Amino acid sequence: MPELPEVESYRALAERAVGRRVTRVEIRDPRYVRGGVPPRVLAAALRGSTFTASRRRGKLLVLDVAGGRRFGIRFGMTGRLVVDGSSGGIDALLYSSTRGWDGWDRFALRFADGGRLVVHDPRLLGGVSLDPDEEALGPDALTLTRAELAVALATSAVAVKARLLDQARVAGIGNLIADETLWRASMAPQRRSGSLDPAEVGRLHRVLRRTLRELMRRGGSHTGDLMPARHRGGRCPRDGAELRRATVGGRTTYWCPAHQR
DNA sequence: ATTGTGGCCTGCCCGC
DNA sequence: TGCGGGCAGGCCACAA
Repeated sequence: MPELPEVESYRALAERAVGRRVTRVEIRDPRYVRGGVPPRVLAAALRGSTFTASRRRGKLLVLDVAGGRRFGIRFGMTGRLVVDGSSGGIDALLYSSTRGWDGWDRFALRFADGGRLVVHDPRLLGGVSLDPDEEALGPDALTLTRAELAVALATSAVAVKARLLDQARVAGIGNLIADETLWRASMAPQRRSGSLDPAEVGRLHRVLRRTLRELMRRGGSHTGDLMPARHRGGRCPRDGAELRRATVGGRTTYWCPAHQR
């Protein structure tokens, strides 16, 4: 499912849209337009305009529009970006049907040169928006400094995993990467966020950065070492202990009781 | 303000 | 064979 690595791939893919003029806006499902802006307002803002840049903050993809407006795309869990027929190397998302039925194309832009940008999303968990509130997101996980992580985790009794998933504190971490990172960092997901000492924050920061880069290199958030064992009865790939399963931070969580403390 | 919960949405897989 | 229920999880509205 699209977490930071997938959205970064989509950002690179969306570079292909930069500099091209939009001639048509196809809103296949009005529910896909988020943020309270009427679909026709979004369409009017994009029609005839040209994109000037492709950016990413956390899991939010932003296309800057000449004139100052911004076009946002969130992929939810099953969203895919297709530009000129290419998915940019992301072929099959977990939990997303690999069949590309046209009915799941929720939103599309047609360019003056005939090309198209399509957002394909079977489950409608993503969405597009005009002028998304980027400031509501915390610092991006990929460039997060140790000091920023310390701030994000400090003074809270909430589970450290919940804090990592809170996009307002740190942007870009989803359920799979949170579990993978905590597993690699030998840290129990339900540890109180504010209880981490400076050395633990440093360790978590180092492991998070390394994990993100490694998953990007491997091809996505589902390529982690914990992933194959992340099911009922699964065993820790490191020490063979049976993994625990519980809800932490509102998400299904797997962790190793033997080495995560 | 902070934190937790339910709902959205569909496909898949399990057990009966 | 068909069907119901549980589950997957990003994000938002809403409640406490």
